[in-house]
Amino acid sequence: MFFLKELPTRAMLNKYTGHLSDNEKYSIAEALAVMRKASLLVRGIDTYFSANDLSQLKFLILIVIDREPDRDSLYAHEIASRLDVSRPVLTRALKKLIADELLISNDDETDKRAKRIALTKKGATCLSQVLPGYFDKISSLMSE
Amino acid sequence: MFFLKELPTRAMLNKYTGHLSDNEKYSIAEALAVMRKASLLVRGIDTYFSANDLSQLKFLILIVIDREPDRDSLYAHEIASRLDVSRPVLTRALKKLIADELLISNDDETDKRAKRIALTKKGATCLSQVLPGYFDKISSLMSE
DNA sequence: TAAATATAGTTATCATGATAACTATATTTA
DNA sequence: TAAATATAGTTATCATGATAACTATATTTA
Repeated sequence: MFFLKELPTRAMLNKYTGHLSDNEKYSIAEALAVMRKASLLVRGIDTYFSANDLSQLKFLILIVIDREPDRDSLYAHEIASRLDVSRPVLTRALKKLIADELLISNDDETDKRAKRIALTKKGATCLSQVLPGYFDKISSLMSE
Repeated sequence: MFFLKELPTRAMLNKYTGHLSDNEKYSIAEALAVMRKASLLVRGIDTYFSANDLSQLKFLILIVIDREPDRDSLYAHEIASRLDVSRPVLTRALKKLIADELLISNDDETDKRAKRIALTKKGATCLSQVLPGYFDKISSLMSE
């Protein structure tokens, strides 16, 4: 992520960005602040999840299946299209979630390549247990 | 980072955060947006750096040394204290930068444990070559 | 309809983040 | 001042991100 603890001052930034417009300077300062803030958020959230034997990615996989209207399973490639991670990373995360029995994978009848991924009862329970704490955690990280 | 392409709608969020105040809901929506934005920024920036045989971390190490007033070297632990990464990660990044001859490491006379890390001429040149593109890149990512 | 191309998913491998446990030296305390 | 503690940095190992190259199946095109 973005690891600089102390963001450059306005003066420092000016030294490096003399060639840019005020608008661009402003948006760069904002970008640095956004990256720094997000880094701290992501860290805090990952700490929360790892205490629950999850990760942000695993959680997002569960959420994406859960929030899909009118269906209770998604194809792996549909999950992939909703999340911005590479396919191998998704394959690995799904494997772990299946091994942990939070998800179940079923072959599709019409397309033999595809896999239907669904929440198990345990997965749904896990998600609902972890959700309130997730939002509380974010909320408390934001108010720091 | 944060990989959800489509952030939850207000309604969706409401479904999951019934127990929270409007203020908290708002800050959660903001947190998700910040994490998503930062993820895209960091990706774009990393792409820029890897085309230049650098990384965001390596770049920040160079910057932190360069921007230090009145000194042209920092101890490794001083770099560590300015950047929010673990020590082993810093050790490894410094090793690579030294191998690439962008940094030089000198033993300290009074404290035999410590290492003084300085930019080489090549390192200073590299930094000044890469800096304008860095800010241009951020600026263009921000306006997307 | 056979050959070419596209799609679904996996395996192998690498890069870069982390923690735990370590060596060596410096500093503090009993 | 010897023993205990703190500090500087490294090594070993793991987790999780990426890309390249792959198998198997489905779809399109010549």
